[in-house]
Amino acid sequence: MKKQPGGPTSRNYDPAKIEKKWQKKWEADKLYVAKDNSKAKKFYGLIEFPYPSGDGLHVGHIRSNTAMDIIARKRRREGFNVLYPIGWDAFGLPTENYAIKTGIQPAVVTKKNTDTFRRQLKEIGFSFDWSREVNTTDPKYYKWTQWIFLQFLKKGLAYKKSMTINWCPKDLIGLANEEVIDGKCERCGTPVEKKEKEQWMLAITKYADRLLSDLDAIDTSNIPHIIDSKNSPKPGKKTVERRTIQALVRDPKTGKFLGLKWKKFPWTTFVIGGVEDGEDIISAAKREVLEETGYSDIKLTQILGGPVKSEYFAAHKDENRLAITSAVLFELVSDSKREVSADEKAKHEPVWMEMKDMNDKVMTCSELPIWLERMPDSKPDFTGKVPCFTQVWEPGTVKQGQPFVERNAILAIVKHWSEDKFIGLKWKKVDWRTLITGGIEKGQSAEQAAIAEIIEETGYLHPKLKKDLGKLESKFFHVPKNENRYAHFDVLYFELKDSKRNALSEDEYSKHEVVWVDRKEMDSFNTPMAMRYVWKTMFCKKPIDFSSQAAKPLLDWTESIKELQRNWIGKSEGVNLSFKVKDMDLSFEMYDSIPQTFMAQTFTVIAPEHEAVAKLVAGTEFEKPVMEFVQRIKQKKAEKGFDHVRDMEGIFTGRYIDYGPAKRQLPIWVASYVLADYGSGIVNCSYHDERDYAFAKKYNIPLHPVLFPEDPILAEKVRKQEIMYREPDGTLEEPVQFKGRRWDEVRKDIIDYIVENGWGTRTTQYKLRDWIFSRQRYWGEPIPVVHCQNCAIKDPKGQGIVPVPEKDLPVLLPKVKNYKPTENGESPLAAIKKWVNVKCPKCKGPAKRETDTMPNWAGSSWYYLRYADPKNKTKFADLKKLKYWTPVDWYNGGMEHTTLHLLYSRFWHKFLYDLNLVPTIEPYTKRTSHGPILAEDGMRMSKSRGNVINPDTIVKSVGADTLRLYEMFMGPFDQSIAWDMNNIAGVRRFIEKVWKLKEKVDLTNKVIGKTLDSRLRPTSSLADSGLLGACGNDTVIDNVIHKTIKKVSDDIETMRFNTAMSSLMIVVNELEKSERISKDQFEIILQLLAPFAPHVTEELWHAIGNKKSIHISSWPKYDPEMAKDSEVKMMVQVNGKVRGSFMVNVDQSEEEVKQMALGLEETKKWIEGKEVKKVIVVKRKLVSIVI
RNA sequence: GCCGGAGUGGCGGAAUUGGUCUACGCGUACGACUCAAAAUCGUAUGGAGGCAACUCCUUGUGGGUUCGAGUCCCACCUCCGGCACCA
Repeated sequence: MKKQPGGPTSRNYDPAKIEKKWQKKWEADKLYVAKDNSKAKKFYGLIEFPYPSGDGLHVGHIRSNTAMDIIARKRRREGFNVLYPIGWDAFGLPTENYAIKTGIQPAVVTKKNTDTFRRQLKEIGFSFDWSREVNTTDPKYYKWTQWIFLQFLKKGLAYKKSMTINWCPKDLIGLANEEVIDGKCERCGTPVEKKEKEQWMLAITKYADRLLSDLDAIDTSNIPHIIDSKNSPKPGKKTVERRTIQALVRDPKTGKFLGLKWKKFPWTTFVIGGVEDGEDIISAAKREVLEETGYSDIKLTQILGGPVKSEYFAAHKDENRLAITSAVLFELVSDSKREVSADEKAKHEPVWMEMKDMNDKVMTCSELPIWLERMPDSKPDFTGKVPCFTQVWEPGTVKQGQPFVERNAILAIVKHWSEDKFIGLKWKKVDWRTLITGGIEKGQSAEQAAIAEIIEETGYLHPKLKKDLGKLESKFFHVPKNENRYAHFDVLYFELKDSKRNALSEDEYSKHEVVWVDRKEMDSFNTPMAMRYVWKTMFCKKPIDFSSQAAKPLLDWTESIKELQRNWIGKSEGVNLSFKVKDMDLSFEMYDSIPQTFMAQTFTVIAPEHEAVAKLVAGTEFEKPVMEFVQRIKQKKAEKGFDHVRDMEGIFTGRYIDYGPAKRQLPIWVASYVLADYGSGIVNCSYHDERDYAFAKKYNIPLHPVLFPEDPILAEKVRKQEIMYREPDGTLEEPVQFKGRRWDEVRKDIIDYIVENGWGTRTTQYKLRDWIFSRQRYWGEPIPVVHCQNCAIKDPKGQGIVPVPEKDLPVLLPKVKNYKPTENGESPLAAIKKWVNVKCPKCKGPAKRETDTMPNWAGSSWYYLRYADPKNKTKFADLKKLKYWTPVDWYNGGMEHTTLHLLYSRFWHKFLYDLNLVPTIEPYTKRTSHGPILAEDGMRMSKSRGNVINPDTIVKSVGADTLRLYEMFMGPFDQSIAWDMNNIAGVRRFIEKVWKLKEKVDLTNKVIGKTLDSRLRPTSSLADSGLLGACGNDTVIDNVIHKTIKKVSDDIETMRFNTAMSSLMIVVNELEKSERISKDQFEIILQLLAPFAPHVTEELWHAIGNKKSIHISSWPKYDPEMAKDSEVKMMVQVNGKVRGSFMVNVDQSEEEVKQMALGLEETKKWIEGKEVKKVIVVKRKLVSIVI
């Protein structure tokens, strides 16, 4: 190890002593224990619970744990009730392998390892709630893992299937597809073999669609909800939720809009359509315009608004729609059009019409006022269109299932007699802020009712009606009256003539407070969305920007993580075609996701593993060679290094497919490159596919190109069948109906064509396969079922699988002598006769236990739920507690888990959601990932390389705070980074600087800020002139401190811990130069640093006289006034080169600044004798002079 | 091959999103303290030229847009992740 600080002069700072001390104190005070029955806002921060390996804690664990620890500590101090739990993902191979080697029970090893991990984690001072510790190997925990499995079994989502599995001959274990990397075992790198085996499966593919589409789900709890008043939803009809767009296309020449005149229904709409998975609204809108009207040359003008939840009755589908819709405005650039599909033509025709004619003819008309208000340069007439708001999230949320009490009512905006202020009502018993509202009595006019209401509720006697603003519909929950209300509001605007006012009645006074709100504040004053709409759109005539408060995706994950999941699920949409084999009573379904080239298909290939191969050749001259071929290829595929391109082989079966669409017969070949488990394992081939092309060339199978490039030379080559060709911009020649169409755009129409002709049906395929859930191992959760011969006879499937009754859970892992799996691939459990042989729970006859265990992924798929209620004996977790704690607000983990673990646990979560056992559709709101820490040599840390850094050594030599700080400072959190001992010294020095700063703290809180580095100095000329010292205030230091509060607060949120620390270092460097520091200033620094270095800050916090823990002090507030600069440095550029700078007052005029720049010595030198062509002034930044 | 992300000093890395490139830290050099060393403190530190003031060059390469580009656009090179027989 290189030299390290910590010599005699820093003897005061003894991390070993203070860290231990505070860790004990925090634990005794239960500082980090999450409170279950709290009214406070919750924050659930989660890190992936570690696998307690024998090697002890890895420095990589510390990196992610510290990051989340910082966030958790900050949240606590922001007033959140924080859950930051920890546990052990303790089932797994290394422990079992260790047991095989040593004979020590895995449970014993696990106990030892978790003890070590626990000790190490505690020594680093993480603010985990240790009272909620879970362990997947604890029977009290895996009881529920088994229980969840039984629910899968009950719903038919867990099933047994014989299949070829990936077998690792070294670990003697079956591997999931996901655990095979490059044909090798993910753990040990041994080439994987294939083996036929009965396996437990979980039907994750049943959830593929939801796992995919929910990635793009919108958080609908926060968006305005509008009910169409012209086509209101019909009771009794089912409601279908969809993400949709409305595309408004305007022709600038005529000012008319593009509408769709529906053929079977009496309405005209804008172009409307659904948003597909992963599609953004602009491309969805463009696509719909093209598909529905054919107009291809349109240009985006703006996004008009959205999303808005809109409910209406969709007569064309005879269902209620809950559309989460946004509107996009386009401008027509040219008339160029494409052919519209027959399907669309049958539905509607495009028409150009005036906006006013759209009135009342538009199906989804209630959002219109919102869209139209945002339109540039047009004044749409929307009289008669009344928006209807339903309060779905604000205080006053409508209660489901309760009837609405309908009333005519008024809503009044009342202006001050002299100032630009308006009356607002602040309700006393509920968090509700509104305008003035009230009912209209019989025989009363709206104006009369409003005046009466104003006098009654505010006491002001002389309101004068200025304007009738229109009508508004609102559905809300009237809190004091405890009922759902449906109000038809007349919205009126009054001004007060004078300040004459009566005293309020007792009753009114107790209800709400009358406050004056200025124009700007009013934008956000009202709590109900409907009132905000009244204020902003009806009164101020400005559109509400719904997007700012609404368009939040449900999952706050980075696009790249979502993309990984999408790739993994691998959705493709195409057609399923069915074809008959010539001269045989046999048909095949085949899947085609690129049907554009269906006329080019000239042969068929079938996977060697396909069961129908034998049937095809049975009893023919081809039987012998084909079956031999199949055998050989199967073997070859199992060998390592099989290359599907190089080793492409095939054999003709002597059979043909009757290919109706092209009126051809396609020879059927068995081909090595065909996937047995995608689609149906048999597929028609064409010229326009690389593999098919290569295969056909190899075996001289005739080809028939139908797609050609524009370039005539290239096209000729394709015609001569010299090169494979398939590009998006190629054009089709066949079928003739589609001649000249581009490959990339014709797809949808071709599918329609195929479907219309009855050759096939629309189908969706996924790359995702069902999850192989069995492991033939000891150290995992036993699968809680029993096999009963007796029951098998009665079982229609003949399986005799009897679930262990829930009351008998958990099925405990028995103690074993030998942990080695058997050679025939059975779990070591199979050898324990006493355990295996049981009474059938159903028929009480003799039966055998299932000896397979669950994979590692099982216990980790739901652990975050158990943390909410870790001691529950009757449920995996109580729904009420889950309602409070879940979803996880922030989940940080490794990139390596962003596909599998995340996908699996989302699957389990959705399944539990369907059983109404968890309250949310997704488990993790926010997901981030950390980069790995590499060894000093830049390689992965591993025992064999001898480059492992042991955290214990670091804690011992420099302390836990330094270790934490170093890991946060080393570089960007999401990037991989190499360990560097040298840099630790710098961080330790920083802590010592803070430590020594204490000596300068003036506990009387009087201070003179003396020196400041010019880089930071916002008013450096002031300081330069010595004025700062003379006037004896510390505003300059406070300015820097407040900037730092903002910087550190923001950086923690975005996980830019390295820059947060560097800004803290800057302040500390500055304070160090001061002779004295005020207590306040020092406290803020400690408070900002506390989440990073909890021990040393706690020690100093107490040393300057605080009695309570720093970790429950409130997070420093950033004061923008304090951080404001009065002067800024302006740079002067001449022809783009920096030539000088000068200080300027922030509110100096542009012209003044310009003259100052031109008058500058450094500037004169460069512009002398030359003509100044242009001067650009960028406010608060620079002046650019062009000569 | 496809999809992401990134290339900035001797090193780890900053850069208010188009506005002083190299903050902060490490390392190095010199100085102070010391009998000496360590620690600590101070000064300097992108490159080239110059005694100096100062000048020119510089964010993987080449082009473009702009008063102004590390940042935007085009082409290329390199590296890192993920997927990869998915018809």
